[in-house]
Amino acid sequence: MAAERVTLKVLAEDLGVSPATVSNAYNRPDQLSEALRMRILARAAELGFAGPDPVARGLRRGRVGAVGVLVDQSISYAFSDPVAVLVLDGLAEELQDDGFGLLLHAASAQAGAEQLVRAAAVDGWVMMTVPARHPTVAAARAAGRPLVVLDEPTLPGVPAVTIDDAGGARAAAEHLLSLGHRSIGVLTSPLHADAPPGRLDPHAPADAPDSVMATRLAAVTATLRAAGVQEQAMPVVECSASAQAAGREGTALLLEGPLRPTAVLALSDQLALGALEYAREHRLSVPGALSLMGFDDAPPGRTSHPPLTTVAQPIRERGTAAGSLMRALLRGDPVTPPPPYATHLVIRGSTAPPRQH
Amino acid sequence: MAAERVTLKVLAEDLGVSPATVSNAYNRPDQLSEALRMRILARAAELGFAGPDPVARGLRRGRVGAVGVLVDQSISYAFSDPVAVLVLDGLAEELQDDGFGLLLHAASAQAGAEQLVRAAAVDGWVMMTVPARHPTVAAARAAGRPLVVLDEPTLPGVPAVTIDDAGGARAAAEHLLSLGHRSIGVLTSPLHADAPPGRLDPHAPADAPDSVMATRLAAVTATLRAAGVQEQAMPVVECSASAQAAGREGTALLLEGPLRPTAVLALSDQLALGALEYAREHRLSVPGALSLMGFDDAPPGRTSHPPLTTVAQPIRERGTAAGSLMRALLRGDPVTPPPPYATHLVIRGSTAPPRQH
DNA sequence: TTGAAAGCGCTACCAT
DNA sequence: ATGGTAGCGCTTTCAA
Repeated sequence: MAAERVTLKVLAEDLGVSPATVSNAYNRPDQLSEALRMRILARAAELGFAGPDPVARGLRRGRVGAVGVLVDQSISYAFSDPVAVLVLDGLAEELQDDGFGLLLHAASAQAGAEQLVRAAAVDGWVMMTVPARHPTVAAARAAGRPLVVLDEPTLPGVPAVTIDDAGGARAAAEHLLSLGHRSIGVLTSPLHADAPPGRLDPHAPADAPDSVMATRLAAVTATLRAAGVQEQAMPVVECSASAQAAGREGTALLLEGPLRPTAVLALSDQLALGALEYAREHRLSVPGALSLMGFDDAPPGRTSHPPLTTVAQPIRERGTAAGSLMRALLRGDPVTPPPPYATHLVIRGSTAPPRQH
Repeated sequence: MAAERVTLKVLAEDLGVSPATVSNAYNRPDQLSEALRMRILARAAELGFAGPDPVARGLRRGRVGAVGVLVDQSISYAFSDPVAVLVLDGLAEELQDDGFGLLLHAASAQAGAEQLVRAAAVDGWVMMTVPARHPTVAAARAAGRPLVVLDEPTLPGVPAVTIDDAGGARAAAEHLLSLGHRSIGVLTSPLHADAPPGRLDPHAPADAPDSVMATRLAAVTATLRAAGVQEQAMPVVECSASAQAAGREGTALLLEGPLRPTAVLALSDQLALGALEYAREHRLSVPGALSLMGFDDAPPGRTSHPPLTTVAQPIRERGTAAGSLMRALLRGDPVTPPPPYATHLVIRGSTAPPRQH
């Protein structure tokens, strides 16, 4: 005969006390005598009872102690991005104080991703830069639980932790202009599902015009255009991913074209690092022969050679901000969505005036 | 009056059918007519019922659809390591086929980490390179649920997915010896809690002698010693973390000592990349002036300049292996722990014979 | 300080 | 094809 599973009730019977008392031994120590509590805990250890079952407790309390995190694409895709890792770290830290863990799910292209979201036992959802139309977004909303967004998507009534992407992008473009650059290549991560990487038609609308990258791109092109830069002197390449390798390939497309830009403005540091790699491979001195700008101020750009000039945003802090919004929501407190975080230009070693001919 | 929360039972009453039938509409479509099922689903959508509550279902079924993952230190520490990211990706992929998500918890130094583990609603635990004596390990074991280990700790009766660390380390040392190196610096990640980074006393025992790093180190030193390399010609530096920056600092300690090694053997690619950074900063040509070896064959080492000579292990595959062990355990199938995965030397551009004087 | 009892929301057995 | 119902394991109010 299989040994009976040890539950709180079994333990209570064994000890001849009520289940309520055992429960109190774990949850409200002040509700029973220290002696009895000790006796209960000791017997629990003997019988191998590890404490109240978290799921049953979750059902009863209406809280399981987990916050779902919806990341873009796949776990590895999300975590190959130093920015995402840092944001997540801040989020985890903030939530673990209240005893919440993070349950990861990817908004992947696979069918059924939304079922996983629907069936996940969580107390709330945080979406990190997920495309607005991905089916998991609807699934997470339908759960009827607290929701917090990081970056994207923009959802009515859902607090979002964002930054001033347009302002930052403008500052980046202005920095290059002020150095004297008039021919500037732009590197962006994917704006269109299934689009092959390559030169972007300046008039093709993005899939999601309010996405982070589309916003940055629009601000950059508008700024350059306002300064009199011609369309053909501001080629835009849509890279295949938001990753260093993709940035390297994109840079090739940018620099091996007819009109060679004197600067590359990458819409993320990852992409800029890829451009830096390209430059190193082709013995292009940075910033001598080519200026490079990033965006985000992610850690790898601070120790590259040269270190990246970039637009800084508070990364980890945004994670903690999302966490504290979620905590408030979970508590039932009213929340006011925070204003977009400010960004600021960080001038390091990867930009300089263009070389004179 | 607050609107009554829509549960399966409420929906059933509204429709005049039994809760069982509504449940079947979601879980066993073949148990009711298509027409009725459609009617139920339609009404559910109208009332905003997003499907059976995952927690209640979890209690009833004895399964919540989440596997806990215990990572070392902190979320960001774990995910700054490309190897961990890839392993996790494999794990997630394998598990999501069965509808499981990953619930992340860190074996952090903070008090209470074990409480979080104890209270986590999961169906099993995967520990990734967690120090054997960390309290969360005991907590996860006490949960009485399926357990799978990646790398460490070694626990009796618990299947572990490991690699042949000793064999790989030996191969690395032999490669350098065969090139003619006789003065080889070794870089390891922390072996002792709270030890300041620095030169390692060759006779100080590691905190955990069976840990991955201690095993690699022992194999390296034994191999070098067997080849007649003197103790002082094989300095070992214990870096402050398993990260690139720590590798850079460790390399400084190694090369700025009295006897300058002609090669650096790093026990992880991350550390080797840090050494490479040091070399670049100090204009030491690699492999001309200094040979560098890594371990793991993580992606960043494949695209560095020069690309790293390293010891390859199947990374993502180990994640899927751990996932499939967990699936089997969850199903109640018997599992046989897999033998350690083989490693193999990958010679790329960072090693060469020492320069002649 | 302790206990009795209701019920969180659901599923799976067993009936009809 | 549909329904009744017990009970998963726990917490919490209320009473003693």
